[in-house]
Amino acid sequence: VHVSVKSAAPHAAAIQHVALLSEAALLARAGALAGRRLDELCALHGARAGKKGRVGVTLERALGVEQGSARGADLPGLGIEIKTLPVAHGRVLESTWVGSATPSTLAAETWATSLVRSKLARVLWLPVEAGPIAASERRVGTAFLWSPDAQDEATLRADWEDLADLVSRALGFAVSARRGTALQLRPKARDASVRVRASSESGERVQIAPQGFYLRRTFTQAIVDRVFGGSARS
Amino acid sequence: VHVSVKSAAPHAAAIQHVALLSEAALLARAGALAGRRLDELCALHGARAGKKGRVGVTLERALGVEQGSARGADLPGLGIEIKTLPVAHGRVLESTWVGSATPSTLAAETWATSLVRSKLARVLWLPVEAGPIAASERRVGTAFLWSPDAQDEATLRADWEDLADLVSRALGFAVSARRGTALQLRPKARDASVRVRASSESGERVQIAPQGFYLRRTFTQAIVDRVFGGSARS
DNA sequence: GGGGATCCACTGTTGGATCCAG
DNA sequence: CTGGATCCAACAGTGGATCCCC
Repeated sequence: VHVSVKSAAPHAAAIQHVALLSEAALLARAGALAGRRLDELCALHGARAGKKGRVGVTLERALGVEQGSARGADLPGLGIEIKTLPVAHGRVLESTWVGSATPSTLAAETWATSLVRSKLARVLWLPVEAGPIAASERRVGTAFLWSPDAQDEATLRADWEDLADLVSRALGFAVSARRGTALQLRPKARDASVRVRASSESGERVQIAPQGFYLRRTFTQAIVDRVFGGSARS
Repeated sequence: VHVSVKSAAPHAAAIQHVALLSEAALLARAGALAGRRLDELCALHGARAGKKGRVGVTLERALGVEQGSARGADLPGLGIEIKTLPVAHGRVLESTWVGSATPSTLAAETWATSLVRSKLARVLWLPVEAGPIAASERRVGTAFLWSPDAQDEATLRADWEDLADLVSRALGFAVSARRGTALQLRPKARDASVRVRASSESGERVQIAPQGFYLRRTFTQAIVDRVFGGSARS
């Protein structure tokens, strides 16, 4: 056999992919990123700097996770979702993307079978410095694994059932981001003019603006506060 | 009002789009291309040279047709499909792409409502020099409008009904390009490893190699022979 | 000679998020 | 301070066909 050169990406030799890794090993790897700057990690793993979502992609690469392969959790064998969390002085600055909300998909789901539930069942949170700091200089914080407790789960479920019901009936256009305690519905597209085709309850084809589920800032803030005891932490 | 600079593509000022054009006017435009070389047309209309499908795209631009907008015919208002035909000394060299053949779509179609029928109902054929000539030096031939006669239609229908039946039952994988008199089924993908998801008759999800409908070379050869009386013509 | 494989550009969708006006 | 808007890259799909080995 011979080894093809094109598949030997710079980082591939250094990082073993984690599909078969244990939860503890993943957490250990994530812990090793604490204190590192994003530009260091870009350089180490051949990732490009960029705006917005590049941070998440860079950290996934740094953990050795293959991109874009799986539907559902980032780590198919493990059921763990990886999420960055922009934090400044212990304060979460932004809401967190969970997944898209399309009528046809939601009409076929229940909370128990939902993508939102399976994604949030176990999350590796990766705090990252945010705010007025230049993107390249931002440092990674202390990663932690989280699962919703009974109360979290009840809140998420209630929000999801309410929102999913409306979206599945193609009524999402009428829902503002004010709805929902922990989970909210927000636009998700290149710009406000984007429309996708969907079918309403009655089977008519309609054009809708794509929406997605987000976790409210206050919800993830509470998670951080519980883990770090409210102490300032970047 | 003001005019945005970015929408003023080089060719836009010179070529009026043909959505509202009559059939006669379209044919006149196409006739004006006869004898022109592809590199001339690329230069005139800001099209890039390239391989395979670039010829078709270039000629559509030269006719003022918007790309990729419509499902069905190239000219929504007119119901005319534009096809190039690679010809050398009166001989058609290649089969002609018609459209993709996917189980879900075909299961919902009859011959009367099929995309294949509507695309072939009226075609503007654009003969283009082919063979050992360098792509840039190839010249456009004499365009002509065509519709299937009763015999053509019967043959196409019989082939389509046979092939569409098999494909709609997710049995296309077992069909070779040898099947069909005028219409045949061939692979259509970046390479032989590509698979798409589909549902079989019984509702199971299966992975299939994408296939498409093609007109056999002999079928288009017969069309050319009828139009040009068998005389050599490029 | 033709059946199976492949090529290219463009566009739409998805998964990753942050930006910013009011 | 947050709801609505937007940013980016990668990937899949589509529409246009020709390449090339058996």
